[in-house]
Amino acid sequence: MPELPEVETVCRGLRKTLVDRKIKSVTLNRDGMRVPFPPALKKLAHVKVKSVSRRAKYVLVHLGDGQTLILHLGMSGRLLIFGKKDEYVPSKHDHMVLAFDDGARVVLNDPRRFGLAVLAKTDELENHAFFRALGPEPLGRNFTASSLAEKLQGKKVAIKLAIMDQRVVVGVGNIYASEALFAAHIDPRAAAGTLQPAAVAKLVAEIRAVLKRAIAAGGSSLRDYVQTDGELGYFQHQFAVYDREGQKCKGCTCNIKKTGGVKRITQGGRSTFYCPVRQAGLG
DNA sequence: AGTGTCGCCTGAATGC
DNA sequence: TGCATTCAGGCGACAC
Repeated sequence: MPELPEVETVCRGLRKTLVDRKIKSVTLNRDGMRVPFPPALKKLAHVKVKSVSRRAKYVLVHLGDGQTLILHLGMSGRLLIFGKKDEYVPSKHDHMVLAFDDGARVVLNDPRRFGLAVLAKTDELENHAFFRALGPEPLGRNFTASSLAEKLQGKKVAIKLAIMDQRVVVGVGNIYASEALFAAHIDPRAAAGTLQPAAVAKLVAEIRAVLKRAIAAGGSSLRDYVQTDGELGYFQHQFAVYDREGQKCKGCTCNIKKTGGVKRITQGGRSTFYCPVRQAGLG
């Protein structure tokens, strides 16, 4: 399940492999994913990759012809990078294969097909429907305590849902929302507008911290893999509350039999994990 | 506008 | 064993 750290890790892998390489061919194995593949994808032969960047959870491959290839991994997508020495064995759900002049390949594999691959003009990206309304990058300068407080002001929606709203801040998915709220000792059910300034500041710091730690974990696993995919790296072993219903939270000193351990609730149709002691003031 | 719910899609896990 | 059901989740669409 790619969230921002996984997408960032994938971008770094792509950058290392593809910058200044020329596309040799584009193979499409179906009509599209969440949206149809644009016919222009097939006309990218001989186009050079200028740079690779990331906005929210979108991978942006900037091309020499003034276009940008926009990729999204949805929930189950992976970008597999095969170096020139790696053998590519096609597998189920390989929807798009980019072959490069040096023999490298990039494969977009996505069983659930919630991801996408489209093209846009590079100089019009800012106004593209995907990006127009996006909030600040959580690791960027514009994501601050005061800017977040302003966005949360008057909101009745639960803080967990608010930080997953891409208009508020991008890149915080279900896993890291729970993890950041735990680290900040904030009740995920709290109305967003009721957070005190100190709590908002703490939340900003913890969102940054948990994402950075996850990127570092992904980065460390990247070194060992010729094939880069969107896996969580080793960070999944560091979860404090996510997917730990009934277990101790990280650093717990409670009597689990008394507290019941990490609680799981549903918010917006999705699982939220939190510690009833440290995040809801019980016990 | 703000808020809440649903569906897209497949595969793993679970239930009977 | 096998079939049905549930769940996972980013994000857009839709209803109120």
